[in-house]
Amino acid sequence: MKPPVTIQSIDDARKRIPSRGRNRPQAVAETIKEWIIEHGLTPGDRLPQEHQLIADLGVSKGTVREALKVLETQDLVRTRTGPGGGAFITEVSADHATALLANHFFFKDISIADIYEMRIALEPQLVADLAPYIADGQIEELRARMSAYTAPPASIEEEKEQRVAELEFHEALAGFSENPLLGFTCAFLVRLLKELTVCKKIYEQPNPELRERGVSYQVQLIEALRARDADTARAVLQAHMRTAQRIMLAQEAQVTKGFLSISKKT
Amino acid sequence: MKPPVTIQSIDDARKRIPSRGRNRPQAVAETIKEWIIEHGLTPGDRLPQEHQLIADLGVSKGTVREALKVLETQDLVRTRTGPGGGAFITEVSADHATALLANHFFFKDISIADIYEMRIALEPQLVADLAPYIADGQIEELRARMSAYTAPPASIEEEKEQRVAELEFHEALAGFSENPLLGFTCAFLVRLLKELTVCKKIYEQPNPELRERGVSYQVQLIEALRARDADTARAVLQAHMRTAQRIMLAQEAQVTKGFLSISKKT
DNA sequence: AGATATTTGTTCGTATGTATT
DNA sequence: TAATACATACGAACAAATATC
Repeated sequence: MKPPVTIQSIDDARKRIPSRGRNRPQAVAETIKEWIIEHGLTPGDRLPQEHQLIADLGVSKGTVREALKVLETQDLVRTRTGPGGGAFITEVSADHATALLANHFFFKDISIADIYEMRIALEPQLVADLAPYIADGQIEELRARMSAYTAPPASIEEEKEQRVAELEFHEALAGFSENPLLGFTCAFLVRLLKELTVCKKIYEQPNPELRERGVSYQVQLIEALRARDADTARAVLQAHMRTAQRIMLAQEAQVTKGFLSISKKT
Repeated sequence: MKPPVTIQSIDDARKRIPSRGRNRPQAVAETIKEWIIEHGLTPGDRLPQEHQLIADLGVSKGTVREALKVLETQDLVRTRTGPGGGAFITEVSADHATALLANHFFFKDISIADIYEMRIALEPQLVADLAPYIADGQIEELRARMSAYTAPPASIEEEKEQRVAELEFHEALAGFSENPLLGFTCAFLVRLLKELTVCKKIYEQPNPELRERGVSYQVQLIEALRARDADTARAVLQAHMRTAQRIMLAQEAQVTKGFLSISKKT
């Protein structure tokens, strides 16, 4: 285990912390963050202990705790109790980043059209990139996921489960991308489709066409990936997304029409 | 001003908070968040006061403060002192969401190729959407921004300033989008280009070709937007992005070659 | 402009929970 | 099991900010 970091150039840092005013914890958090960067700390490294931070930064325990809570909320550190415990640098997980980003879009009302415009622009590109280097094991995983919804659903519950499974097919696809930005964005779009209330309502309605066409396209996609054929993969995904967009928009219109009377928007 | 929220069903909430164990502040934060959603609080609404939260939730002041700090870090609330003060719901700003998202990509090394792959897929679509309804005032803003780099730079400093101004042209463009997802993503990509260290090094080198071609494309874009011509706007942006990608990748190769010896990656 | 009341922000002492040895 | 080292939680007192009169 690496030794705890010894903090240098404390005086410079202390000057940046307001003497008694507002937002002291945030300022302390920023200071600690700068140290992390300056010292090139990487995930797994430990920060100085609480009492040491208190002494070095010249702030109280409560303030240090709030500052660490700020960093913890950003998923930059995690703390452990006990001997050898303390705050440890962590790599910000995609899940955490997704949750924080979703907050931003909570009050803006995202439409299904918005999401599909993005998917149409990105997912064909994603699979085209993937085709040349995708591993056989990854293709196998896609096949396995697909098998969860090749048979028609027997109930409303199964209907919903299949929709989610279909979305997770695309989430897995996104996870295979070598472009972190592209992969994250596509996965985020799928997560929005999984969680938006409008979508949840749609998933409660039977929709044989979407399922059948979806399966058909995905069979073609797997075929194209197996053949390492980027152009075909791209074309298949483009058609897939366009079809899904058309059907989802039609269903959105139906659902919102049925619920107009109890719309919460004033 | 709306009256402060009175908290109901406290007992249910209290049960979810661990009695003495770890992560009490997070649990309290989650509880408050659920209240916000359950009561349909919107930006501007006030949360109960600190002392009331302490009483209602049965936790200490420090714990409540840490919980509020968690929400504050997520940009969900902001607090004010004084009479009538307290914690107020806020709309999570794009800036804040951007900063939190950037944390996730900090340890993953994003390449210029990754960014431009996304820009090529998204920005042409963005301007095509924009063309039919963009306001004359917005076109005027673009023109004004462009004027900051129509003349060749006289120094390295001016070189960098012009690069940033050019990127902010695209940031403004993204801000005009009616698709929040598309707008946010494009703006985020531009912000990455502004802040990545590799890019900063590139901007220190003179690059007349990128500037001249950029201005030329942007003149064409403004022309197309003025004519409300979506197809031309899309085509121009596509060419613009492809050219920029080619030049940036070439410069990236040069810069990294020059700095290979002091690369920090082990 | 100044005094006052209200509410958050900061500190410190103390006690408790938890994991390592 | 006991001792130790660390974070976690609580409460009281005080400081700072701001709205109102």
